[in-house]
Amino acid sequence: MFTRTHDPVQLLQRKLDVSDLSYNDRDALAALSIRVVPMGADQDIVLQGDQTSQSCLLVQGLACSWKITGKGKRQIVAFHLPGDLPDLLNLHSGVVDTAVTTLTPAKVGIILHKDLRQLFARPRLAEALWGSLVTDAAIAREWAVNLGRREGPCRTAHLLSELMERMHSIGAVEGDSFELPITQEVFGDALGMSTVHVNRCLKALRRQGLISWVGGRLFILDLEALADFGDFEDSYLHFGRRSPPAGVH
Amino acid sequence: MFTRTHDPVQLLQRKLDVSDLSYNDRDALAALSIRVVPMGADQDIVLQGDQTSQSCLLVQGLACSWKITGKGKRQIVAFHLPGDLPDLLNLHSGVVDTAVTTLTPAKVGIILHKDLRQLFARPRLAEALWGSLVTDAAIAREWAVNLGRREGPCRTAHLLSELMERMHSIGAVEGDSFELPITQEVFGDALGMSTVHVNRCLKALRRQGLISWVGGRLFILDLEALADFGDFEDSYLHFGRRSPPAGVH
DNA sequence: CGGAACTTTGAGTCACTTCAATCGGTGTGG
DNA sequence: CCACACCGATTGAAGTGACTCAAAGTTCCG
Repeated sequence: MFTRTHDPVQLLQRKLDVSDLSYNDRDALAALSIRVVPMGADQDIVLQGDQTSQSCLLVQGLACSWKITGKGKRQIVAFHLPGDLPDLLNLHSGVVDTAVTTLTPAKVGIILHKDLRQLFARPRLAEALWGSLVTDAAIAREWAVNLGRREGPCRTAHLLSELMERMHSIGAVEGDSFELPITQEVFGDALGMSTVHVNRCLKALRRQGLISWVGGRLFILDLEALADFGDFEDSYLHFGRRSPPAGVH
Repeated sequence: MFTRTHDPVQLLQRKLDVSDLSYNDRDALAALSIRVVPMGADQDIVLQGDQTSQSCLLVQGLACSWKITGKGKRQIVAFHLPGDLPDLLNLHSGVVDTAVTTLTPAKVGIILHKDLRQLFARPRLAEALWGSLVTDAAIAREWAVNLGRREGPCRTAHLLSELMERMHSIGAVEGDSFELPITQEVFGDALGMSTVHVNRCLKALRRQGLISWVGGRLFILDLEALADFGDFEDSYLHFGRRSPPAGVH
């Protein structure tokens, strides 16, 4: 697995690595102008309705995409990990329809849309960016399945499994645990559940010896059992794409 | 508004029309080899896990994308209308992670991935395809919000409003109604609700004089009240992009 | 040490599900 | 033309999952 890095260019290369970038492609990434900005926790990167001419690369920390209903209920529709491009969707119209907010102190790389568009001239990079968007969409769909058709405890286990898998893929897992310094309220907004119910679902997972979540760190005590209980199956994350030769199935 | 057509090329041009395609771009679309296949209702176009080297354009009829949980519950994650490209996501990896099935008798245009990839050489078309994917992703996210944070009646009204808006945009609305020949069971799979509950939610909307759904045709009796009740706000559909000058509302 | 934020638990209520029965339309074979 | 079967819509009733409200316990941090 990868070592962790906070170098934006390296993160981008990993994100977009379709395994056969040319040197020129890599140079184009390296030449990209990325301004890294440190942010505190709970800071808005973009808000719904904003007009924007730049997108961001999450370099360090956690963030989320969310929308709010007319009745003031928040639904988080995606968690973002270091290396993610949370608002690639805004590249098209420049109008933000999903807000992005940090969940922890973070470092965010700012890339101008006009610079990003340059990359599309390179077929390999265009394909990689396309793939990134496809994965985002696939995650959103699985998220919908989770919200619509799995009940509390199972839904919770599913989301934790997804996070474990994605954390693993960026080398953020140490042993059987990773940092997850978010509140149960935030987690509830992602699961479409009340804080109280989240608490009870986590308790159930704890009692079954699947997880332990203390001090902002999540311990996966039985990965297979958790995935099983959460009805989690990782193919939608498209990690098979990342390293084709190894060949998943 | 558009007149209705069953010509695949015209449908594609509308879908991808970013308002300033060049003649060459249009020619490229027109030259695309599209094999139109008639299908019955409830026929699978692609199934989860399939390996595929083609994508489809829905020419006529309705279709949906869906996934199934380990416990056998189905969640529909998108409805597809004529002119949509339901499995554009498969273009990247060729592995299907969301099944696509017809809901009514339909005509489906088959386009080989290798032909589709040619279009990416044309910046305007590449951008248009990107935009199509972005809209799909935005719909999936709003779908997640609907499932996670709106309760039955409101959620139902929201989905009906979305369908009305999208039907309108393809010219499929006549007066205040459009064809919607699907069962309440199917609708429940989209809303993440049981058939019984769907029935009661629809009853509530009917009682409030918002809709009437008879003979496979949905009548929107009070569009504004329905959108209001369903907390529907159409910006996520990105129609602003489609026809900037004319302006729908 | 004190306060704020977060977690945990209990109790009552509401939304939604499941099970089961009925109703209505439609198509088919006699 | 009628009897029957089938499918989907509708309704009732009982059970369960999840929410809200409320209070107590815990951790974190200045």
